[in-house]
Amino acid sequence: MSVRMALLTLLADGPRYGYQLRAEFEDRTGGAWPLNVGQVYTTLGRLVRDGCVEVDAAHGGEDTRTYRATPEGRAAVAGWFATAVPRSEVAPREELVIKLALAVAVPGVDVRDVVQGQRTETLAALRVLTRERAAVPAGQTARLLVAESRIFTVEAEARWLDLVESHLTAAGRTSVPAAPPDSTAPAHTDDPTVIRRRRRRQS
Amino acid sequence: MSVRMALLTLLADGPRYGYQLRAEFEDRTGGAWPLNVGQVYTTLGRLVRDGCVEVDAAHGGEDTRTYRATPEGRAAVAGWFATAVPRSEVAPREELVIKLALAVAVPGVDVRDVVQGQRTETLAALRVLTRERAAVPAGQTARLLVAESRIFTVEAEARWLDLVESHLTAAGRTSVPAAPPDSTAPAHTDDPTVIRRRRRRQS
DNA sequence: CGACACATGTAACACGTTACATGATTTG
DNA sequence: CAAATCATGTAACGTGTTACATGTGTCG
Repeated sequence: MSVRMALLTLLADGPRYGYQLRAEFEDRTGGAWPLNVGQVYTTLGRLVRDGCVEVDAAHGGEDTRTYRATPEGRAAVAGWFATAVPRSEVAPREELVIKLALAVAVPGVDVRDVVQGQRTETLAALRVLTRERAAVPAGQTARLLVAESRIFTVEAEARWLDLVESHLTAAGRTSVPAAPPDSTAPAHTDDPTVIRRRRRRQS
Repeated sequence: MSVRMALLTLLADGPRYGYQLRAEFEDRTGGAWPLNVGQVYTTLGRLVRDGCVEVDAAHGGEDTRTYRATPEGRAAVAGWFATAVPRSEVAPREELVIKLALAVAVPGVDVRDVVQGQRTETLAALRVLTRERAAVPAGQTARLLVAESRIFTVEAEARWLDLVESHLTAAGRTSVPAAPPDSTAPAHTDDPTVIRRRRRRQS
């Protein structure tokens, strides 16, 4: 949804062609998100199909096609900016959260090790991002916002990792020795959360 | 990647069948991520194709197929937990960040309005999430971690929104009146960031 | 001339989501 | 019996990614 609406936003500002859309998207967001050209054209195709964008092939010669937003497209942009990004919905499937949720829930994983390794990566990223933000030229608001957003996110991740670790010490659990690494063993037959397998059908 | 590795993690712990995988994934992550059954089977198909999982059809009767992790699959799980989620890579394409980066970069968008609307949504979500965390039963560590992760993320978003607004006041800009809403106007021909369109091919 | 950037796409794949099809079993 | 649940999938679609194909313009 993001790329689609971003391209449509640019087209609502004025007609553009494919390559230009990529360049402008990257430039206006500070080069934070490199955009593949192929995706521009596939996205444009869907926007045209959905009636949000029109093509004007004659305008730029035989080898450049100019795209412009339709009234429907401009309405979609206005609606996009007028509507907040929903946050009360289902949690996004963040790989790190799933990873740690599983790490504490299945045996044989050294949760403390996982947290330690991730913290190293996260703090390193934080240093890089802080340097990058300092290097943003004055006046480039969009670029600054993107940089600061990432810093806030990664900072929050670091503090969350601390909290995860505190939960581990509180529970006194660092690693479950786990059952023998026999993958043929039945899966948690003593666990009440497991669904009862239904009886075999008799022939 | 998340669902794939999550299912593989469960299968590395012991053989399971499709429906059971969904139930266990949802249960062990506290029901935060409802998982579609269809996705379980398509993901299992890819895991089998990639040699990470084997099928044992005979074990459960004609109508249940048991899946088990191969040694390669178990190695993949170990590698997954041993490797941190990369954070120094490209920024994830967060819809809200793209939205605000574009809002400050294209004319005709009332950035303050967008920030205000989003803050309302974000703070409302924060209240809901705080209540949800308080309702997590003691001992359910995985569920607690997921809840707290979301709280930290949304908190960071709220603080970022404040920062965005402070940038706006600092620049003294609240809304660019924007050019007339004439979508046929050439796009930013006076803007140095725009790529020069190359000359028309002669016949 | 050759390399590179501009400019247009298409194709193939991964992942996620929703909906549908097909049965068997359990339960009210 | 009828409905819900268990259990297996397939099909179609949206979005994103990478790679490929094709041709023009510019510049050293």
